[in-house]
Amino acid sequence: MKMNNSKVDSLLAGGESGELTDKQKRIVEAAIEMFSEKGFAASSTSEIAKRAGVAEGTIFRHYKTKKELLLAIVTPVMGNLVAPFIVKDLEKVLEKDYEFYEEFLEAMVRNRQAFIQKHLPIVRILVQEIPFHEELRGQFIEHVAKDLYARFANIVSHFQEKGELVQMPPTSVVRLTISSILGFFLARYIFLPEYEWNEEEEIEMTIQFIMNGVKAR
Amino acid sequence: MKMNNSKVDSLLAGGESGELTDKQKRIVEAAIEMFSEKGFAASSTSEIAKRAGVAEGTIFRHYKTKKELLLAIVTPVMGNLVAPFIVKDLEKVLEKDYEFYEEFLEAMVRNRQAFIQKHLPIVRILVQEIPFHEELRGQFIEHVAKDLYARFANIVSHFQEKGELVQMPPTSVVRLTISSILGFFLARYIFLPEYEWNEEEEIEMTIQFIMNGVKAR
Amino acid sequence: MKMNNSKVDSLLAGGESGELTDKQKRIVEAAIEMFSEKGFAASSTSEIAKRAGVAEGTIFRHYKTKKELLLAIVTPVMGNLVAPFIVKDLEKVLEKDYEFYEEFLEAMVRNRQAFIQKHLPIVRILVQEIPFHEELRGQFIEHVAKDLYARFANIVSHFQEKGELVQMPPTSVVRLTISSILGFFLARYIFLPEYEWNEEEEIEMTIQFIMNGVKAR
Amino acid sequence: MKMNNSKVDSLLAGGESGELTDKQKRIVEAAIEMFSEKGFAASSTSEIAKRAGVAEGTIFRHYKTKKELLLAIVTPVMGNLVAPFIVKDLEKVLEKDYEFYEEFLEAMVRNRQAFIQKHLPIVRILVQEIPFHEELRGQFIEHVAKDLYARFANIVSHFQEKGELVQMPPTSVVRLTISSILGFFLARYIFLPEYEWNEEEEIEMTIQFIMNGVKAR
DNA sequence: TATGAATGAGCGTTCATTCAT
DNA sequence: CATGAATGAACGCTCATTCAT
Repeated sequence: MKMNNSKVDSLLAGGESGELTDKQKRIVEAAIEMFSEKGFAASSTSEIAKRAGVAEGTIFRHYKTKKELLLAIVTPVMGNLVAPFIVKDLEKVLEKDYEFYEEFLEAMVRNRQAFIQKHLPIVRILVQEIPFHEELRGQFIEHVAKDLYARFANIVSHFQEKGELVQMPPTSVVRLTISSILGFFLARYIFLPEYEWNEEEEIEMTIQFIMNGVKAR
Repeated sequence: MKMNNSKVDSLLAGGESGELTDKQKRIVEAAIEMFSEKGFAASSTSEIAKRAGVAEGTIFRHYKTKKELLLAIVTPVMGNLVAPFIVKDLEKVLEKDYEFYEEFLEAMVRNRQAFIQKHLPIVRILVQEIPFHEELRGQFIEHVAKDLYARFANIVSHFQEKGELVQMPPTSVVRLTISSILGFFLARYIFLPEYEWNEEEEIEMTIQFIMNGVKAR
Repeated sequence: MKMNNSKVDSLLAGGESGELTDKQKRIVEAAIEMFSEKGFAASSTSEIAKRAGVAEGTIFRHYKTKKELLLAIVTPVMGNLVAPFIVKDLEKVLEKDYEFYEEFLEAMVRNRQAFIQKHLPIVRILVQEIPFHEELRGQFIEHVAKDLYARFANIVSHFQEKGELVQMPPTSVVRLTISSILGFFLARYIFLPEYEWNEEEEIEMTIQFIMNGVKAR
Repeated sequence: MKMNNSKVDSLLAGGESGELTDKQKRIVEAAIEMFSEKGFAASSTSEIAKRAGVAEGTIFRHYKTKKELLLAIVTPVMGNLVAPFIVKDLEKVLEKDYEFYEEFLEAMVRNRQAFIQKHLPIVRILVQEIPFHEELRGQFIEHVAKDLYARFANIVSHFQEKGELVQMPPTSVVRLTISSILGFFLARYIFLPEYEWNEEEEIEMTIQFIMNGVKAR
C-alpha cells in the first residue's frame, strides 16, 4: 500500500528514504502548505489534519507537538540549504574545478537556485519563522554564520592569493557576495514572487555586479 | 496623568500630532513590543492590554479588530519608509543637490538607516507580517514597487545621462542597488542583529561595492 | 442583580461574605456537585460550565486552572474543619466550660457533625482527593496532624492531671478518640451513607465506647 | 521468557493459579501501581501499557475496557479482604479455638493487617474508587455489610452468651469494633502512611480500647 | 471613555478503543 | 496472541470580541 512517488522527498525522511509512512507524508505536505501560506502560529493542527485527510490525533502520534512538526520540516532543509555544496564544492574549488571566482559563483548560484526552487515553500517557512523560534535561530547561526561563512571565507582567500580578488577582508567579500545573492533570492522568491522577473538576466547581472565589486583592479 | 514625552512619535498619530490619547499610546507601544517579539498571530490582545495597563475592552474601543491595530501601527511606517526621501530628495537630486550618484547613495543610506534604527521594532513587524497579510503586501508593492522603484529609476536615468553610470537598464541598477542595501539592512537588523557589526565600515564597503558595480567605465 | 441567599456560604468567599459574584457561586456549586459525585479527575470543566449555566471560559476567568477551582473549594473547609472549635473550645475547656472529658467530647462531636453535615459534599471531595494532591495532603497534615493533634493532646493532659483519664500517652488517647469518631463519620457519611443509621444512638454509644476505653479506673 | 516468581499472586488469577500470562501479569502490576498512585480516572491506558512493556492494544485483548481492568484487580481482593477469615475463622471461633473475644480480636487484626500490608496498593485503589463506581459499592456492601457484618454479629452473640461481652446490640458492638480497627488502618495505611507509627503498640492499645468498651462489667 | 466580566468557538493535546497486519 | 497506527470525541484552556455598567 506504500506509494513512493511522493512530493515530499527523502530530505525529510532523515537520510534513508521510505522512512515516512503514507499518512506521515500527507501530514508533512499539508503542514508545509499551511505554514508557508499562513505562518506557523496561524495554522491549526485541525486544518492540517483535514487537508492531509487524517484524524487530528494521527498528527500527534508522529509528532509530539505542533512545534516538533515544524522542526521536522524545517531542520533538514536548513542543513541542506548550506551543507552539501560546501563540502563537495569546497573540494572542487580547491582542486581547481573552478579556475575563477566568477565560475565558482555561477555554479553556486545556479545550484542554490535549483535547491530553493525545489523547496520553496519550506524555505519560506524557514525565513518567516526564524525570528520567532530560538532553536531555528540557533541552527541558522550555526549553519550559516559558522559553516558557510567560514568555509566561504577560505574560498575567497584562495582566490585572493591567486590575485584574482581585491584585497578586502575576506569576510566582507563574503558578506557582500552573500547579501547580493540573498537580496535577489529574497526579492525574487519571498517578497515579490508575483513580479515578472527576467530571471536569467537578473542572475547574470547580479554576478557581474558582484564581480565588479570584488575583482582585483 | 497625561504624559507627552511618549516613545510613540507623531508618525502613528496619522499626520496631525497629539491625536493619540495617553492610553492609546500605551496600547500601541505594548502592541509594537509584542508583535515584534512574538509575531502578530502569537500575540494576544489580553497580554497587550496587560502590558499597556489598560482593560482589554479599551483596545477594541480604539481599534475595531486586532488586525486594525496591526495596520494602524505598520501602515504609517510603511509609507514613511519610502515616501519622504523620495518626494523631497528627488527634487534635491534633480536640483543638483547631489552631483554624483555616490553622494546621493550615501545620503539615502544614512537617512534610511536612521529611520530604520528609530523604528526598528515596527520595521521588524512589517517585514515579518508582509507574507501573511494581503493588505500589507498590497501597500508594499504600491509604495515600493511603484513609487520608490519608478522614482528611483528616474534618478538613475538622470545620472546615466550625465555619463556617470553604466548603460544598464535603469530598473536593474535600481534592483541591484536596493537589494545590496536591503541585504545589508536585513542581515544587520532582522536576521543577525546580535552579530557584532562594524557598521560604519560595512556601509562604506557596501556603497563602494555598489559603485563598482554600476559606475560607468 | 446580586442574590445572597446562596447555597454557597461565606466560607468559600474567603472571609468576607459577598465576595463571590452570582456566576462564581453557580460555578462553585456545580463543581462541588460534580467533584463529589464523580471525582475531580472524572469531572470535566465543560460539564461544570453547563451545569452552572455559564460559558466554559467563565470558569477560567475566575479560576486559572481546574485545580485552582478544586483548591478554592476545598481549602477553606479544610481549615474550618479543624480550626475554629480548637481555638475557641480550647479556651472553653481550660476555662472549665467543660468539667468532664465526656462533656467536651459530646460538644465536640455534635459540633463537628453539624459542620460535616452542612458541608458534606465538600468533605467528601476532601477525603476523596487527599490521596492524589500533594497540596491537600500537605494542608491536611499541617492542620490535622499539627494543629488539631497537638492542641487536642493538651486538652487530654489537662483531664489526665485532673485524674479523670487513664495514664496512657496523651497522643494515643487522642488517636483512639479521633479514630473512633472519624471511623463513625467515615462509615456514616462517606462509605455507607445509604445505610439506615440510628444516628443519635450510634453517637451516644461511640462516646460511651471511647469513655470506657480512656477513663481512669 | 516467562517468569513465575511474580509479584501478582494467584489471588488475581481468579482462583486457579497460572491463568495469567506473563504479559497479563505485567499489565496488572503496572495498572495497580498507576491506579493507586494517581487514581483510576487520572491513569491512562497508554502509560499503563508503556510501564508494562506491552502494546496498548494488548491491554484491550485481555480486558475489554479500562474499567474491566480495574474490576479484575479490585474484585478478588475485595472478596478476600473479608471472606477467608470469616469462613474459616468463624468455624474456629465456634469450635472454641478462641476462648475469649480478645483472643479472637487479636488474631483477626493481625491476620487482616498482614493481608492489607501484602495487598496495600490494591486496598488503596479499593478505598479510593469505591465512591465512584456503583459496582464496587455494590460488592462492598454485599461483602462487608452482609457477609462480614452478619457473621461477625454471630460471633459477638456467641461471646455475649458466654457472658464475656456487654449486653449491647451485637450490631453496635460490631460497628464499634470494626470502626476502631478500620479507623486505625485507614490512618495508618491510607491517610497518614508517612507518619512514624509505633505499630505494635498502637494495635495493642486499640484492642485494649475496644475491650474496655465492650467487655461485660 | 473605559471597564472587565462574559462569551463560545477554537486551540493543541490526550484519551480509550478498534482493527488490519 | 500481540501489535501499534489510526481514530475522533473529549479534554483543559485561550482567544478575539461584545456589551452592560
